[in-house]
Amino acid sequence: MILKSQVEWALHCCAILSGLPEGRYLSTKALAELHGLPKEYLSKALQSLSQAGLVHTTLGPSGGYRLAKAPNELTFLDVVEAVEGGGRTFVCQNIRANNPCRPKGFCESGPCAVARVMWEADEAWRSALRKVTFADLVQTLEAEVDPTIWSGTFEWVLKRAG
Amino acid sequence: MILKSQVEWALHCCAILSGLPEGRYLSTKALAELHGLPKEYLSKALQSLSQAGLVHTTLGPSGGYRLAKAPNELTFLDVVEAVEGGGRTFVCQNIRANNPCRPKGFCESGPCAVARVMWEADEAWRSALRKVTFADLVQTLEAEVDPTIWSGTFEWVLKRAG
DNA sequence: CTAATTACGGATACATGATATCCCTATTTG
DNA sequence: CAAATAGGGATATCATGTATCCGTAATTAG
Repeated sequence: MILKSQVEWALHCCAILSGLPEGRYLSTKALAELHGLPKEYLSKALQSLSQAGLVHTTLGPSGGYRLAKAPNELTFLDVVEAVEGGGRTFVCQNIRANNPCRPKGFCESGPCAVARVMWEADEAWRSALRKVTFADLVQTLEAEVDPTIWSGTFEWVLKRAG
Repeated sequence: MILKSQVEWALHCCAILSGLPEGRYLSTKALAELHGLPKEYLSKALQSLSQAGLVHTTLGPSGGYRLAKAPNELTFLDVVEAVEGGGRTFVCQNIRANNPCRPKGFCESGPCAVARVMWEADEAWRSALRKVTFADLVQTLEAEVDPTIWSGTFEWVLKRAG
């Protein structure tokens, strides 16, 4: 059970977009080049963000993406679910219903106890991701990324942002 | 990102084995029939449990599986990791290293901040699964499963347990 | 107005992993 | 000895993730 690599891509792209000045846009091409990713395929991940309403887009030259909310309003969970989907990691096939000891047509009162435990774990996972915003991430990065690379990257981005 | 169905199977099988009297064994055939599952394929899941040391096996007629530990020592996490593997759901490809603004041969000081957040969420998930034992599960089931079905199932199982 | 650039979506191909089945072997029980 | 069992290898099938290509509509720069 491994998350799509698109999740990683989307997270890093949102980190970059979080540092973008108000009203400016960064293209798929720039984001792909910055992260060394296939442009066409990265585009799919960004489209997922767009469909989820997490980013805003414009067309034409100087077009691209910007965040739709402030970085402190955007959580890791938002991005992960936009790309990966909001479904649960544990799918209950209700195999208890196959128990030959059951009377025919017996109907369960509620969800299976096994599934409930698994779903609680899922919720713990989601809860952890919901607690971290991109404002938090930027703060962390600013503190630990080499200052030269940090400012160099920003320069690189701004040169390409429409 | 969805867990294998084998995880669900293994969890339900361990639930049954948790109710098995000391020293008795239940075969793949019985477990498959009880849950309406393909015997040969379920066998693979049970083999994973065996390789992880969670269950003990014997061969021959009246052979099969029993838990290797007491139910209150066996956690959901044990079973999930035995079947699904203990790896992380988020794999860091370290795409930050592709940043063209980096000096050549630059070496990161530590793991990526994005990955650390994702790994913390993974740990929250694991932690939630580690907190629940099969003694807990049996207690829940005993309280909420229809008493007729509950005892009927036990009878069914004991009739087949070697 | 024209040409270039962009997001977006559809179609397709490929690789990988999950699902499932079959068969053979060694071991144990009756 | 005969039957039943776990275990493991080989194989087939299907779903999904990964990746590329192309066409369309919209927007901007010149």
